[in-house]
Order: sequence, then structure tokens, then C-alpha cells
Amino acid sequence: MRNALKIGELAKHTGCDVATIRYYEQAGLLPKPARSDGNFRLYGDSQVERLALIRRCRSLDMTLLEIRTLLRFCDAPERNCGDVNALLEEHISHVADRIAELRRLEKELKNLRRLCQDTQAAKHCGILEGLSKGAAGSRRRKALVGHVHRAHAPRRKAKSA
Amino acid sequence: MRNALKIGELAKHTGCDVATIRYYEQAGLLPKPARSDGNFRLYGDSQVERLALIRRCRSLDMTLLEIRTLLRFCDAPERNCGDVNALLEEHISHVADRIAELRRLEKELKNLRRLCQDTQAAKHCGILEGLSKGAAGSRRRKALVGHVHRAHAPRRKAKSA
DNA sequence: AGAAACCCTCTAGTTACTCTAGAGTCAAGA
DNA sequence: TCTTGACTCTAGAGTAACTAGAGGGTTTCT
Ligand SMILES: [Zn+2]
Ligand SMILES: [Zn+2]
Ligand SMILES: [Zn+2]
Ligand SMILES: [Zn+2]
Repeated sequence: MRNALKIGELAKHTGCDVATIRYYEQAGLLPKPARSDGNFRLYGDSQVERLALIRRCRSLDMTLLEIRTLLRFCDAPERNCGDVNALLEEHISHVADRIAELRRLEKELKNLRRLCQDTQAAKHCGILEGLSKGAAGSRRRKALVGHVHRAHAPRRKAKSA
Repeated sequence: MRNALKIGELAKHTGCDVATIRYYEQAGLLPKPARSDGNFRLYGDSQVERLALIRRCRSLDMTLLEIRTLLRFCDAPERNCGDVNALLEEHISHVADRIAELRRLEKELKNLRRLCQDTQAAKHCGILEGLSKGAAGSRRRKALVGHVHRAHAPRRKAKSA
């Protein structure tokens, strides 16, 4: 294998964390790579490309499941790509749905915000009051919606220096 | 305690799952309720209201941490509500940021979609091609963004009937 | 009395990672 | 040569906000 990279080098090339690369491997998105004498992972160009594609899909907020499906097409270049197109369309509607929902929320939140202009005793705060007497029932919807916040607060410890 | 509800009744009143109520209790959002002789949880009106407020905040996509902060103001009605207003504003910007990000994604995804009009062999699919040669670097941003999909696929088993 | 419907605690699983611990490997500097 | 430091390895736990299940006890209906 010409041009073999260690995991840290692959990480630098793709902007992907080392631990994430190992995670993708065990999640079956990246095949098990070759190993050096000292048991270090060694990656070739095709893996670099594959990881780049994965990261690009992630940056488009696709799930690993969606990405796995796409990768199966990369691995079977003769297959008809109809499902690729469909998957993309579905994902676009995931995003569109979420935007619509968030716009609704945003409006509701801004209305709520208007209920308290000055700071005052909490018991008179219009916001807390507005939250208590919740207006819209807002039925549980089974749509594919996620949340607004970062998924898993990666509170990174400050390194020495 | 007049008007004591069992957990299932509280669930029905608030539209909140029983397991979720227990989860909120152990997460410290709901105080430990009274218990019946048979060790069943018993809730009064104030808990009903409190849970309703929690659910309303959740429907606005606040985190439990944000909600916990709000609840501390409900519990200390004399405190000045300035932080409530601030928290709400911050959360509004969480939502607004996410909307902006998703709109960007939507545009990118629609551009991608245009790259394949017909179905064909995967190796010629413009979408897969477009994904391979990822254009924008899209640096890892530490903003408070979540994902588009449901957080934890609750694939519910079909109940009999 | 027996069964259905409810409730209890505890545990594990979900997503897509991130962080840690405890160890091994490798290149360069003293 | 020895040592230091940067890098790598595995395995396991932790994150958010629940959901689902096992293996029991309780209440209620018939
Ligand atoms: Zn999607
Ligand atoms: Zn206020
Ligand atoms: Zn927020
Ligand atoms: Zn195509």
C-alpha cells in the first residue's frame, strides 16, 4: 500500500477526530484497515476518500444509517442509483420539516419573551406566568425532529499551557 | 392531600409518559412525591402544574438544564427574574442559530439533488460524485446545534389491536 | 378468587460520539 | 543507550432525554 497514513494523519487530512475514526470503523462505516508491525492502523487513499465522504454527509446532518446506505452504493457501482436519489429527497424533507417546526417555536418563544419587559419578582414575571398556563397542547409528534442544542456537550478539559 | 393522582392519572392529565415522569423525578425536576400504602406515587395539584410547565418548556425545545433553571425561579418567587428573561433570549438564539444552519444545509442539499436527474448506475450518479468531491470544508463549529432526526429512535412495538 | 390493569425498581438500549485509564510503540535528543 | 514525548492501542464509561423490558407487587373488576 503506497502512501499509508497513520490514524492521526488521516485525522488531520479529513478534519475528523481520531476517536471518531475508530468509532466509524467499529460502526461498520470504515472497513478494518491494515495494521503496521506495531499494530497501528494504516490507511490508503481510498479510505481517505471514504472518510471524507462520510464527514461531508455528516456535515449535511445525515444519520450514520443514511450514510451507510449511501456507502453501499459506492461499494456497488453497478447498482441503479434510484434509492440514492430517494434517500436524498427524504433527507431534504427531514431538514425542511425541522425548519418549519423551529420557525413555529421561534415565533412562540418570541411571543413569550414579550410578556416580561422589565426584571421584577419572579412571581410576577410574565414569562413564567405564560409558561404555566401553556396555551397550545402541542401533541406529541412522531416526526423526525431532533433538538436545537448540541447533542453531547463535549466539555473539553483545558490542556496544560 | 386533596385530589391525589396516581402516576398514570398524572400522565393522562399532562400527556406525559409514565416512565418520563419517573425520569424527571430522578433527574430532580419533580420532587419526590408522597406515597400510598402500597408504595404508589401520589401527586397533588402543584405537581400537575409543575409537570405541565416542564412539558411546555420541552415542547419549546429547551433542555432539562434550562428548565431546571426556570424552575428554580418558580421555587423562589421573590427572586428577580432578570435571568429568566436572559435564559429565554439565549434559547431563542439557540433556535434562530439552528434555523439559519438548517437553511444553509437545505440549500446545499437541493444543489446536490440537482446533480442526478435520472436513475442510472451508481458509478455515474451525480449525487455520489458530488458527495465525494466535497466542496465546502465546513469547519467543526462549536455552536449549539443539534440534529435533524429524532434523538433516540423509539421504534415502538405495535400493541395488539 | 382470579385476572386484568395498574404500579414498583432496576437495568439496558438508543445516537454519535467524547473522554478516560492503563498500556504499548516509535522517533529524536542527551 | 536511555529517556522523554508524541503517538497509538483496547476497553469501558459518560453524554441527553428518554424508551423498553424483566421480574416482581397492588388494586380493581368480575
Ligand atoms: Zn435524514
Ligand atoms: Zn421576567
Ligand atoms: Zn436553549
Ligand atoms: Zn443518482
